[in-house]
Amino acid sequence: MKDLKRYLQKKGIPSSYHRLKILEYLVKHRTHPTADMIYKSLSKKIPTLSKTTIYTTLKLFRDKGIVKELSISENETRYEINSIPHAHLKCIKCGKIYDIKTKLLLLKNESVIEGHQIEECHLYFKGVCKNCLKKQKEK
Amino acid sequence: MKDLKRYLQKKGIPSSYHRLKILEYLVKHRTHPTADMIYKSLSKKIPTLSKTTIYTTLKLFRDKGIVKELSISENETRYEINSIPHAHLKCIKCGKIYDIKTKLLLLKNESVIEGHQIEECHLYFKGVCKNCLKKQKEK
DNA sequence: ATTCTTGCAAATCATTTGCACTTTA
DNA sequence: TAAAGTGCAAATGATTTGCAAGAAT
Repeated sequence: MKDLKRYLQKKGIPSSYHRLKILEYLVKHRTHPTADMIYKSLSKKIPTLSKTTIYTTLKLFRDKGIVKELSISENETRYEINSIPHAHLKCIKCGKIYDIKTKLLLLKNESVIEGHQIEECHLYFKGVCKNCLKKQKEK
Repeated sequence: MKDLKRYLQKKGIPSSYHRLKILEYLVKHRTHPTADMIYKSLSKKIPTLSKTTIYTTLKLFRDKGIVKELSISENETRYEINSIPHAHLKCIKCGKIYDIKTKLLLLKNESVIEGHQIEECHLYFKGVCKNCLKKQKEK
C-alpha cells in the first residue's frame, strides 16, 4: 500500500484513499475490468464511494499514463495497468479478456506509417478462449 | 445498383430499397461511418428512413459478413464494407479513420494462439494523420 | 394470409456534467 | 481559506426493444 502511494506521487498524482484503493484493485485484478466492475467490488467495503469518482480517477490515471483504456469491447471501456506492450484476446463465449504475448507491438512511439505519426498501437483478437474450448470438448 | 442487388441476394439477404441504399452508401463512402452518419446522409433523400432501420440493417449485414464493426472509437461503432484484411489508424486530431496496408493480419481463421482459437484480428493505431501533420508544419 | 420490413416512442446503459458539500494543504 | 477531491442527481448520447403499421410474396 505504501508502494502504491509512492507510485502515485512519482507520477505526479496526489494520493487519496479512493485513488489508492482503485489503483490497488487494478494491480490485484488483472482482468481488464470496467468502471462498473471496480465500483461494484470496492463499494462493498467503501459504501460512500461513488461511480463518478471511479470515472474521474480512471481518466486521471489514463492522462498520467498509469492505466490504458481498451476498446476491445464494443459498448464499454475496459482498463488495465499500463505495462509492457501486449495484445489482447476477447473470448466470444465467456467474455473474458486475456493478455497475449507478442513482439509485434514493440514499434517505437513516433513511428511513421504511410505518412501518419503513430502514438499507440492496439492488437485485438476475438475468438474462443482455451477454457471454453476445453469445456466444449468435455461435452 | 443492380450489382448491389445481386450481391445482397448472393449473401442470402432479400434486397429492399433501404438495404440497397445503405449498402450503396457504404460502398461509396469508405470513411468508416457511424450509424448516425449514414442516417444523416440518407435521410435527406429518404425522409421516411428511420434510425432503427439503419441499426437493424447494419446488424443484418454484419451477421451475413457484409460489413465489419470497428471498435476503434471508444463511444461509437463504426462500419466498413468487408474487404481484404487491413489495419486502421484513427487520427487523434481530426478523428478521421484511415485504412493501413499490412501483411500482419493474414493469419488464417481458426489459428490458435496461446491455446485460444482466433476468429478475428484487429490492428488499430492511434496517432496524427498525415493531413494534420501537414497542417501543423504550415503554421 | 402470413411473413418480412419498417417506424415510432420508450427503455436501457455507459459515461459525463453541474453543482454543492467536504476534506486537505 | 483556497484548492482539490468527492457524491448526488440529472443530462447525454448511442443503441436496443416492444409493438403496431405497412409492404411483399
